Amino acid sequence: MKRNSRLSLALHTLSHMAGDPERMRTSADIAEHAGTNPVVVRRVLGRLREKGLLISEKGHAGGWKLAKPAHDITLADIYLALDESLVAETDGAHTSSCSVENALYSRVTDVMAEIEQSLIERLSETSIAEVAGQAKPAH
Amino acid sequence: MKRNSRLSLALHTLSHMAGDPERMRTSADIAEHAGTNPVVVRRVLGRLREKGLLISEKGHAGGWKLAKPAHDITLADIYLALDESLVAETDGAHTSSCSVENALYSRVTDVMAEIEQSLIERLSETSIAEVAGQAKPAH
DNA sequence: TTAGATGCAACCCATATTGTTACGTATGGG
DNA sequence: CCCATACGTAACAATATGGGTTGCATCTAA
Repeated sequence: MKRNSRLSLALHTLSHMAGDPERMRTSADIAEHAGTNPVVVRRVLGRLREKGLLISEKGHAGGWKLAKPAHDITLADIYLALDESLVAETDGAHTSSCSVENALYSRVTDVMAEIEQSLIERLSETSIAEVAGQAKPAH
Repeated sequence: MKRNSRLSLALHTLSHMAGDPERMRTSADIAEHAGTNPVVVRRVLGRLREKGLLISEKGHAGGWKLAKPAHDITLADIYLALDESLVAETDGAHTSSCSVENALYSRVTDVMAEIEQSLIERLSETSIAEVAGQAKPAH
C-alpha cells in the first residue's frame, strides 16, 4: 500500500458500518472519526455508491449506510470499487520496436496480473462483517 | 505497476546488457535508447550499482556494465534494489484507539505482505539472461 | 419554510517524479 | 602533461497526483 488513504478510509468506514448497518452516518461524523474532511469522505464514498456498495441520502435524516448485508461485502469489493489496481497496466497495446523490451514487458505483465489476481482472491476471503467482529455465516 | 518508469528503465537496460555483458554503455547511449535523459539514467542505475548489480567507470572508456553474470541477476534483484515495495508499510507501530481499525489493519497488512512476497518469488524465477533470449543454465 | 444533508466545482498546498542545466571529478588517450 | 569524455551530484522547473478547504446548488424531512 502507499497512495491509499482512499482505500484505508473506505475499508475503515465500511467496517464500522458493518457493526451497525441501519445507522445513517453523515459525512461529517465519518470525517471526524477518520481524521479527515467531510468533502473527502463524500468523494471517496461516492465511488463506492456508484459500485452499489453504499447508499446515500440527502436531507435531514440523510447520510450514508451499506447498500447490502455486511456479509456480502468483501475487502476485495472495496478495493475493486476504488480502481486502485497494483498492476495498473491497462495500456493495452505497447508495441515496441525493441524485442528485448517486448519480451520483458510480456513477462512482467504476466507476473503482475497473476499477483493482482491473488491479491483480489485473498481480499475476497474476508467480509467487512468479519472485520467488525461478527462470525462468518454458516453455509 | 504505476509510478515506475524507474523500474521499467532498469529492467529494460539490464536485459539489454545481458545480451552483450562486456560492452560498456554510456548513460547517453542508454538514455537515447530508452527515450529519456542521461542524468535520469545515472540516477536510476546508481541505485543498482549501490546494490552490487552494476559497475560504472568514469573517463574515456567509461560507462556501465553488469557487475556479475546475467544468469545471476533476476528481475527480483532489480525490483528490490529500487525499494519499490508494493506493501510499503514500514510504518511499524500503527496503534489506534479504534479496535475496528486495528483488526482491519492487521488483516490487510498480512495480506499485502503475503502478496509482496509472492511477487518477489515470481520475479526471482526469471533472470535477465532469460529475458535477453539466453537459455536457462543446467544445474 | 427552513435547517441539515449530499453533490460538485474551483481552488490552494504538499509531495513525488521526471526532465534539464550546470558544474565538480576522475580517467585514459594523445 | 593536456584535455576530451564520462560519471556524480546539486539545483531548479515542470508536471501529476492527492488531500484539504471553501463555496454554492440541490434535495429532503421536520
